[in-house]
Amino acid sequence: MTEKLNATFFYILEKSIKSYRQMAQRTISDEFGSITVDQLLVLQTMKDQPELTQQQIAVAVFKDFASITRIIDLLVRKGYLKRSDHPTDRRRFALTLTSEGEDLLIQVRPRILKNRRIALEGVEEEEMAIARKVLARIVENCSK
Amino acid sequence: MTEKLNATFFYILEKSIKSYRQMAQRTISDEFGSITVDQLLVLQTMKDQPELTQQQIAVAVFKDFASITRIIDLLVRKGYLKRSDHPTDRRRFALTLTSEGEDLLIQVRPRILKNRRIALEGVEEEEMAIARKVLARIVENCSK
DNA sequence: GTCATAATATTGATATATCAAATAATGATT
DNA sequence: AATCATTATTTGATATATCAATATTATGAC
Repeated sequence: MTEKLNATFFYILEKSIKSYRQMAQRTISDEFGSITVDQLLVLQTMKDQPELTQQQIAVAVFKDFASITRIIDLLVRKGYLKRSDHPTDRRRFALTLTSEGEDLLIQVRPRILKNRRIALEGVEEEEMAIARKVLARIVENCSK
Repeated sequence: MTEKLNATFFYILEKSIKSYRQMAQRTISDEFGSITVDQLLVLQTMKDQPELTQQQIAVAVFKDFASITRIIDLLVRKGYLKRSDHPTDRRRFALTLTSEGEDLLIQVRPRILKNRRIALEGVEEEEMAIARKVLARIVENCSK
């Protein structure tokens, strides 16, 4: 019977993250049009830690190197990021947010905070702490 | 500060499901070669509930209709599923597992159970129950 | 300083996610 | 029976995930 409990646990885990992502994307699209949550996540990370390499960004947002390359391409094409030569390492680019990128993040932020509050409404702090602990343990167990 | 806790919660939620999926896919690929976890999930669902329409399968495994179409295509191409005419509804196909498909599921099952045990090692039943409750609440909150 | 190796990023191929549009068949209405 | 709305599925377009291969630059051993 533990097996069944385990199965339903991973089912609800998948379902919860997908539900959240769908809700988040829907509300963002409604307010801001053609931008994805992943693109915003990468943009925010580049603003917060401008010194990171693309590979470090990938690790930070838990994405693949190749995905980061493509997401950055889209952000440049959309005018939220600017590529220029890197001063000391010619393998890299210097990537800086444009003023449009900065503005976008400022405007989107309240929506993101709201989405998290909506998703966690009615969840007690202690429950959340336990859930966090369980999830962290899963990460640990799966990374060995 | 609640904001920060919320942010890290969704971070660890993303990270845990990705860690689990990566571990699961890696072990499956090592043992069984070119088959994805998603393909196995759909195949198992069709075995367990053969009467379901593709749309009902999509709901059951929490995937898009279009994804189900493409996953089924791959399963047919790989010889695990057989398409034939549906007896009463010509919009649909009758989809049945081949003996290769049946065999595959039987062989894969222990590995799937093992993966779940690995991922949940050291997690107490009560903690898991609370985590499940939190995740279910998130699903509820995001589906309104 | 040269060379092997490592680091950084890109590209290609395939699978999946999502939305919208298209096809085709069914069921209900008149 | 012809029409119309609904249902079931597929297809197209774009974004992301993953793995493998490639290109370019940097660095360390010698």
